[in-house]
Amino acid sequence: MELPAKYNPAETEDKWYAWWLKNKFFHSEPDEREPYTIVIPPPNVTGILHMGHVLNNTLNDVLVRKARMDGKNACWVPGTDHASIATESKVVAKLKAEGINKEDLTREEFLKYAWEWKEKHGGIILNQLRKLGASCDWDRTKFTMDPDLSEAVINTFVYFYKKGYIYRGIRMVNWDPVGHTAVSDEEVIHRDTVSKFYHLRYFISDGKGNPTDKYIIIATTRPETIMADAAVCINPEDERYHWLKGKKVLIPLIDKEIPVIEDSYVEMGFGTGCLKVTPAHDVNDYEIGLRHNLPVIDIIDDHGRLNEKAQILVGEDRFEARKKIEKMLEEAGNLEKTEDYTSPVGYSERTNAVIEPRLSMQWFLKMDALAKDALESVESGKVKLIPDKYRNTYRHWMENVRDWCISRQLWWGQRIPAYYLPDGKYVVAASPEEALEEARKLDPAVTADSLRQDDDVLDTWFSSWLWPISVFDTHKAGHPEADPNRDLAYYYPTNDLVTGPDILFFWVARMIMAGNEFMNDVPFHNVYLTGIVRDKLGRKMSKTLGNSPDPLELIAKYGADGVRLGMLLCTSAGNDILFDESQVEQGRNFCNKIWNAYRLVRGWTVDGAAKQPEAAAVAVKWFRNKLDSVLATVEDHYSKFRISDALMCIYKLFWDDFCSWYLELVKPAYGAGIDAESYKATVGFFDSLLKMIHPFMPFITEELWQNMEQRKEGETIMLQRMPVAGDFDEKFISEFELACEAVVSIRSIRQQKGLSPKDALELKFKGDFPQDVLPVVTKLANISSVEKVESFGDTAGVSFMVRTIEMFVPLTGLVDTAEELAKLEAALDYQEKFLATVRKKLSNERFVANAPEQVVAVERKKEADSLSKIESLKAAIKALK
RNA sequence: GGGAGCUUAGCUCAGUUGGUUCAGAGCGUCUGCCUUACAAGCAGAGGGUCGGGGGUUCGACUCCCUCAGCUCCCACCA
Repeated sequence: MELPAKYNPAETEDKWYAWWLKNKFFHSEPDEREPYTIVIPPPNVTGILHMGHVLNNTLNDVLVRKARMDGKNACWVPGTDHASIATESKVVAKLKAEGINKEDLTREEFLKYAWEWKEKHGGIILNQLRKLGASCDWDRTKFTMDPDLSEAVINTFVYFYKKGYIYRGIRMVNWDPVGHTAVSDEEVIHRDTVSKFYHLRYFISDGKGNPTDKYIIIATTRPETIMADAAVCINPEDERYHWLKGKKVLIPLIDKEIPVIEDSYVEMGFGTGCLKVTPAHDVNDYEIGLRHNLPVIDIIDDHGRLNEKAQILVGEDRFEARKKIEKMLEEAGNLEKTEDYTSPVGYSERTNAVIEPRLSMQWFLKMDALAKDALESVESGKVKLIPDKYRNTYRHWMENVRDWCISRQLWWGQRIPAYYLPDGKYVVAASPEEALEEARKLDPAVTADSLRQDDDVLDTWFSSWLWPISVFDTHKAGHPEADPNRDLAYYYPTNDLVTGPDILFFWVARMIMAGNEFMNDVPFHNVYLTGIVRDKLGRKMSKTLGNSPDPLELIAKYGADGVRLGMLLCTSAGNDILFDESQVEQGRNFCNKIWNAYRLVRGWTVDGAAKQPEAAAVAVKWFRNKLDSVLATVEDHYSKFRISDALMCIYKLFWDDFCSWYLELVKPAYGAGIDAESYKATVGFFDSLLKMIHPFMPFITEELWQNMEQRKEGETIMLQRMPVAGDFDEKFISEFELACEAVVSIRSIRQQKGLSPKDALELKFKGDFPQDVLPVVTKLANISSVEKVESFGDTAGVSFMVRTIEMFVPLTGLVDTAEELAKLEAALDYQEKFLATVRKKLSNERFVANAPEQVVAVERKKEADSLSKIESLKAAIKALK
């Protein structure tokens, strides 16, 4: 069957993926082999594939396929994350579009909708990963809200509660008024934001609640919160305001009297030196309030609107209220001035809403002990971060970590297993039954009906931090004393984790904590932190910019192998990836190159009688050595997670070495058959190359490998052993490359002189050109005769140097003597200057005395080579003249 | 405000302990080719005073200082 000139990925990819699945090649069960384990960073269950996933999962797949071919029992566990806040807000939005308000639903009704949404959209992303070629063990697919995984989360909560690590309390938390929930410190992104600094006049009270004509000026960015002011604060050292001590001032508009207090927290140099203290709506003010026993007046509700305690502007959104109150203050004569001001403002990572600092009752997990161990795991090298620079960031975070707010005012997620008695006391237990039992110890009158479970759910990361454990054994999390089951004992700790640096703390650090706590061992040994995929202008990919290509469209256009290659070509750990479609084009082109090389070899007919030509024999010997050399280099790159370097080595080996040099050398003359020996070697090389390429481009390699010969039933390239580097002869490789350099020089002369490659040339040389590689030159440079000579005589021609060997191509009628002379003289000039610098170095006594022997020897060799070149050049110039 | 990192060819990046012709790779560019696997290709060529300045050293892309620009992380100055 004739193969088309262009590779068509669409036809082959689905076919092979289905076949791999059917044969369960991705499935792993514990056995006597060494395991190699990766757990997927679980994408949001209702998410769709974006370029970041492509990068991440391609890298994962390369690692896992490589390990599989190295003979390890490779297991890549896939799954999805319930992503409480992200999913819940999507469901809320969808319901709203249908005219349904979440507030009007019961918890059960809402969850029914949420599960419907999950069933409909969940798993889309996993199907998309299949298109990419991801070799996940789909039989092990997990979801963070699977019943058993949820159970593990609940048990973990109970475990830490009993250990005294989990507590409940009123704290200032980061409130997301759009998501209607508290979020953790890590979910708040601070961005410099331009706002206004309002300078407000607070009039001094006459003591009876009436304004005097004296006032002070207070600078604030949040005038809408003045109604919640509990005091005005000055620095006790600030002489400008000593007269204020003990006085009271009136809040503008509502004329409420509040005291002037003193606290060294206030910076005299900042603003006006007067601070309005609003304990309910600012973390620092809350602290001051505690110190001075100030009342907490909360005037903002869950939605970020002013409530009735504000007295004015009730029901207005905080930002609307800000605009309106500015006008009101101005009209009332309380606005001194406004000025532009840039300050960091916290935004919710999920909803992008401006975070409102708010007091509320939340659950927290103590972090100090957990963080200490997790820091040690990285500092000791048990967990390696790649690239290493993240160690600093990690340390800094671990040393400054605050307690983790783990409760969320949401419904989608694992509900907190705390149960309240009618009197407000509570118990923590894994099930309502156990809770009732516990509760009865406190109050025997309690019934199942009077026991009320906490309404909040747990932070998503409180389930995903168990991922490397719970995907194998859901019992172990929360029960560190239990024996691990067979799978967990075999696969844990996993080997490598590939993920983005943005979730180093959210997820990676916390997995290390959970691993240490429940397994007494780290969850993985290497964390490869990818960069963030950006467009080629360096901008983040976003829907609004429209610069985020749809991976599936790319796959449809270029093939999954092409997309994978395009992504990997520009990937170095820790650096952001500037993605451009042209890279995918390069990937597709490489597929095509492989395809066509295969077409060439497949089209050959073996001539059993043919003797192996010298050039072919040299080529086979060279490529055997070259292959081993590159294999060694590639292995080294893999060991350092230099995936794109490994790929580039293989890319060049295939394209440049194999196609451009090797195949051209063994290629038989048109119409002739190839000798059996060269053919066998070539097919063997092709086989090795396909295996080397397979982790990067699984589809085309399987296609060609299957096509190469009749395979046994169920035989696949993905389970073949990766070739292992053997010894190689560096000297011979170098000699072969010398021949290649000669070929390039002669081709260049041809181009300059406008000679066709079809016209054979003669070649003469002086010196020691290795004889065994001469056939390379004669075949690829189309040389009719080679002659070693003492002198080139006086025939017209072009002379050139290949390393230290002088070569000459006789050319009658085509040589411009003056031009050649000029070239030679320029070369001579360069060489003489080069010699001068080398000699200057060598004549420096301190260099000769201090530099290592080898370095000096190299300089002497340079000197000798240079001298010989100069001599040759001079001779050539003389001959021309 | 604190910390980390980056700056090498037109673009994206390698350059591992200072010393092999170490100034590299891929892509792009230019020139010539539809050469019997591949124009999604073949062959050849050009291109950088390694961000600026200073220092250490026999020797600096590499180590130190400084300046400039960029990026990221952390952070409660209203």
